[in-house]
Amino acid sequence: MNAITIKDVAKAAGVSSATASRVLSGHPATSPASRAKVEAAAKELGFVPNAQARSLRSTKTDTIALLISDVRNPYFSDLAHAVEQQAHAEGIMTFIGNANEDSAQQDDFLAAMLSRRVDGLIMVPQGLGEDAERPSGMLQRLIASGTPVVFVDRSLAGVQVPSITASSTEALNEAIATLKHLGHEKIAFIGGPDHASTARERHRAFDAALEANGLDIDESLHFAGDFKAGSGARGARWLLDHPAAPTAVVIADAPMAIGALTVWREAGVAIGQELSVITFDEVDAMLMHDPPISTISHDLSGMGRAAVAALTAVMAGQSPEPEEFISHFTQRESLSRARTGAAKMEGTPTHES
Amino acid sequence: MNAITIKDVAKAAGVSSATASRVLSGHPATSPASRAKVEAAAKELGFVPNAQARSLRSTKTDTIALLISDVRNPYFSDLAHAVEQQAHAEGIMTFIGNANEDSAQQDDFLAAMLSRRVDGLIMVPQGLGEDAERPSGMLQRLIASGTPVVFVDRSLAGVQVPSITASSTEALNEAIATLKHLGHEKIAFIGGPDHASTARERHRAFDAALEANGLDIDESLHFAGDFKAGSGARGARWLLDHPAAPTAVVIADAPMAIGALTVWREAGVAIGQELSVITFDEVDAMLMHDPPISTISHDLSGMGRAAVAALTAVMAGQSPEPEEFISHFTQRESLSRARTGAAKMEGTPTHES
DNA sequence: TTGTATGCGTTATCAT
DNA sequence: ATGATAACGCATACAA
Repeated sequence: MNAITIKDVAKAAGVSSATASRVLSGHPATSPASRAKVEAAAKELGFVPNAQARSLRSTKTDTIALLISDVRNPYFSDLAHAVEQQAHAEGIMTFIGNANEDSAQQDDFLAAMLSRRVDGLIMVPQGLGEDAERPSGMLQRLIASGTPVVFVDRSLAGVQVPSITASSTEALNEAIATLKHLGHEKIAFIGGPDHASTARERHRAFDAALEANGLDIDESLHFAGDFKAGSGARGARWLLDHPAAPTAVVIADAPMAIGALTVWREAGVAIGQELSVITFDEVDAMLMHDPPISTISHDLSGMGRAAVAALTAVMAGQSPEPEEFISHFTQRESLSRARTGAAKMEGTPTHES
Repeated sequence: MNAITIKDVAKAAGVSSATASRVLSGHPATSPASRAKVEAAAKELGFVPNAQARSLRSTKTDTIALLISDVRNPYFSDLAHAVEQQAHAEGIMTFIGNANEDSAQQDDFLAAMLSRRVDGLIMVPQGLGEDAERPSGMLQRLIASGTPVVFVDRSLAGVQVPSITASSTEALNEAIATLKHLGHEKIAFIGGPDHASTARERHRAFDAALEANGLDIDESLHFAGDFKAGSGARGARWLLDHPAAPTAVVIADAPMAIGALTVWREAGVAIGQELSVITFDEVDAMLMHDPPISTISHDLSGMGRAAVAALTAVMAGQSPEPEEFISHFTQRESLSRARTGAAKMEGTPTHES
């Protein structure tokens, strides 16, 4: 075990532990002479300061925690990467935790973080199962404890925490306008789970975009998924069986889109011809698909940077304004003109399940 | 800030801090009476033990760190998920760190971990840039310090650390045999960066499989990528321009495959007809592709579990044997009979770049 | 069973 | 500029 303490270094350097500490932690009041001796000794012995003891005394850890809801979702791993890179640039360590879309695991991580006295926390918040907007007791305590917290991607209605979120309104308006222009009127929506504020926001923005474009809102064209591939596959089958035979679909995240596109491939649906597809999250796989899928993308690295900036502001005692990023719509060949003409009135059965 | 210490709890409960400590850390020698009082007081005050101080005293943190080389690679995020779930089941917290395929960032994380006295570390090791197999000084110190370490996925030749790795030999033998059976003789390989032991292992196993199946080893059919999508795209273009016009290709990971398949789609290459494709890593996107791509997959959750098991063994003072997982080949419609006949002797130009 | 006292490794305070 | 010493929050050896 590593038993080399600052005392060992001090002894080897022939100075007091106080002087050694000052040298090693960059305190100005040190003579070049002792600085040289201490540094040499520390290097010689391979001294590594004990962060536990250090932060026990100085109540600073230079560490933040990042809690995401699903490591395996590329959306969040991109976000994690962005946060981690920005924090790294500012000399801050990031611990990444995975809530696994489970509020119990979220609480475990929060407890561990609180107990480990990280300087701050960036998290994708999660309400309790049924009561989507109510923060868990653990989360309440975390906030009450005064630990700097920033929400990213999602927010919790009643909770006063600076949040970095994304608005899909503009992008969806553009997307729906494009679809309408191509003659689509029956547009399905495969959405996320209600407990995620992003899922609700996307759903709301979708309805608003329909309305803004003079299309009817038809809740029977909405499928409630859970942001994971399996539910996307279920949504795809649901769409194929749908009596209204929608000609276009918007999918609320990439894993669901991949699940859905797999089902449609198996069913022989010609994407872009028979069915126009738009998905949230611009992942590489969407460009690999033939035809490439139109996407609504977020500025993940911007959001990551903003989250770190907001957190450092909170740590400095300020109250940063919530920030909202605008999503971006990119049209690709997965869209084409809807089949039109009189036949539509009969309800052309185009898809077989 | 959270200033509630065990003393506050003790005072509120009307006992000494020692008794409070015993109750809160589950020590047997406590009376039901004081247990009740202390627990009530702790809950009342919202007491959260300071892990820093606790582990400063007890030198145990119930925390391990997991260092992966790229959070955004689904292979590693799946692995992270597996490790994290297994550790969670054993009551151990996992901190995930991202080396970003950069040995300097790896060192930063190692230093932070060492200094923070985690109980153990599971890592995907990375040699220094040029000298792939030489561990960095930081890594050497980490190991020398006695901190329990386990390598997963990759290993470092000279370094004596228990490693959980995967063997592609069997899967590649099967894959190459299948290709040969379909008439393929010019099989290209888009490999990973030499600094990753997995990249070297896959390359070796590929060559061995060719040999075992009586095919020539032709190094000009090997393209050196870096496990990222961009290099896969470059590899795809390289293949299209290759004078030997290979009829099949094996790609060493999913991101490169996605990059490559995107280029081939743009170039109008009929996958499965003109070019047979096999890739490492069975990610959902490969099943979405039309036709679905044949894969060589690893038992990531098995490897994750094994890594945690090996680490707990090391922490218990044992020396677990290295473990090697067998990869699995799954044939899908991305393979078909090679174009045969006399025309081949002319070097049929099938691809245009 | 409980309380008192000490130490974990470091930094901050106060002298010098 | 440096050294002696207290203090951070907790767990434990020892005494009661």
